[in-house]
Amino acid sequence: MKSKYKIGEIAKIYNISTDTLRLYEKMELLVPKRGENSYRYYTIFDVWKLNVIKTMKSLGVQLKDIKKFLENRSVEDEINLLEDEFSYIEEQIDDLFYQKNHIANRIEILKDAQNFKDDFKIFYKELPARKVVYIKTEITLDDEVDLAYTKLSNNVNDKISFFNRDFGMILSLNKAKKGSFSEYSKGFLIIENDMKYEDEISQGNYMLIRFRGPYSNAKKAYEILFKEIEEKNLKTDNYFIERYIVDINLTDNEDEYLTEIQIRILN
Amino acid sequence: MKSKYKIGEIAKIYNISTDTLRLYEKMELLVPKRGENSYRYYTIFDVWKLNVIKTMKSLGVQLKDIKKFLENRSVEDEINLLEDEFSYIEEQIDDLFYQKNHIANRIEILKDAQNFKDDFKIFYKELPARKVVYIKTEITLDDEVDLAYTKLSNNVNDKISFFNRDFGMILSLNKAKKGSFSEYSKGFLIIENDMKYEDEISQGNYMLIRFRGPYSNAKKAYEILFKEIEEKNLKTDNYFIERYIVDINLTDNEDEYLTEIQIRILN
DNA sequence: GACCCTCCCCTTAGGGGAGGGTC
DNA sequence: GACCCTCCCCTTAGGGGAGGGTC
Repeated sequence: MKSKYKIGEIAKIYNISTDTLRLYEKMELLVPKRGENSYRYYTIFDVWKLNVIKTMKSLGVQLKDIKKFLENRSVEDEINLLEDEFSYIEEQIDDLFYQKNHIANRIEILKDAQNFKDDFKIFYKELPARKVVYIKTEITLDDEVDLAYTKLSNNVNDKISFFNRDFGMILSLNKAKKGSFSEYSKGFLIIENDMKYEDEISQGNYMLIRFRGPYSNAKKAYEILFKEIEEKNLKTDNYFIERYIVDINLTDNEDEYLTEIQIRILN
Repeated sequence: MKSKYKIGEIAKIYNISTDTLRLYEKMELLVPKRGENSYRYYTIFDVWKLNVIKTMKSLGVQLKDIKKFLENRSVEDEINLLEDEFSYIEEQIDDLFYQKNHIANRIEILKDAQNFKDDFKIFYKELPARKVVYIKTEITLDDEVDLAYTKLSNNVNDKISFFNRDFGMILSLNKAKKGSFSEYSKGFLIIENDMKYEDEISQGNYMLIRFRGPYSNAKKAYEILFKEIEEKNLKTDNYFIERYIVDINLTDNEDEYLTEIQIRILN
């Protein structure tokens, strides 16, 4: 029987590095005996300890906490540790599911945007009610939009980020008629079902148009919309909704920007 | 409109520290303009960038990779990033479920052990077949058991750790009769359904005994078992199975050790 | 007085050498 | 020649402070 093992042997069995073992010694987590040649010799007791260390590490416990734990172990302590770990893991799982959903949504939206072809082409669509929160401050300059958005999303939920955001602005019909497209009335953020919301954007039959490229293209889009409204003599809500599907948060290439304008048809 | 924001203002809006912003500047992730007073002044463009940074960080991307990413963003890149992130999250979720199950099992076993009262009391139980892998080497000394176990579990699966292990030894009836309790024939590890296994320990009607305290108590346990076998004239398998429910891997207190001996009854 | 600046040191869990001795 | 030893420096994403200037 071998009663002592050299550092390299232990390292091989446990599939860890000799550096790691030297670190554990330095931290007084696992201090082997030394030979006359100053080699480290590990006994079976050290091996047992290493089992514990390895497992606790896999549970995400920090080395200094492992050290404390090793100093006086009992079944009681073990159960407490495992129960803490259990709730921690459950939280992590919840978090990850949340993220997973959002990423999936975001991928869908982006692929949609990528495949979009019908620039400046009007289409009609039945849209469901959408729960929103508003940006409180009156926003008058494009530059302020994003900062306001950020302020808002910090208030609502830490997890909202630009990747999963669905952010837009509301523009009064009168202002749009006057051509003042950057004079917005309200910014909003479409939110999840399970979150607190302030208002709903009405369900209904919408007229929509999408365009690629910089926001300056909005002028052309609104002209097309106004023409359609006039020609077909449509009754509409008195405000437009702009959605920034692809914007500066997503790409450096202005040509990839994708903006959508919606207005509800009443007749 | 404010076209520039001081470091403290940005920090407040984004709920990050000014140190973090200074670090981002140092790493050339986000380099604000400077005033004559050498104050950092952030523009709305910096704010947009910070949105991206914050989101990518929440996805676990490293700062240096964020920097690369920011240098040339496109919808394409974004989709790739998100898809990578998606698979990564799925892996993590699988992992966590695996761990969660094991921890739950382990807690159950430990609580059971804690509540155990019937020291040295024989009981009978129908046990199902258990899938096992064997420790290859002939083990003759207690000290070697754990090292052999470790070698084994490294071979089988990285995730097996002492917390979720169910480890035991097989002791031939003849050797036990002679009182040589530390001369084992085989070590084994009970494994999950979804893993490769070498053998099954038979399903059947078992006689069991459990005892607390150091392994030296095994002598007494075997005496009780042999007495029962003789008195009731039982036909048994020709080997005992020892399970180390609580051992040195779990507690520093030998009095908390809990060992179980099983033998299958054939008549 | 609150805010900003520039150093500078510290943290986790090792990894990667250099330079030299041991089996 | 493979293995072991002791330094020593490096990594991530900041946090905490000292000492001094600015709004």
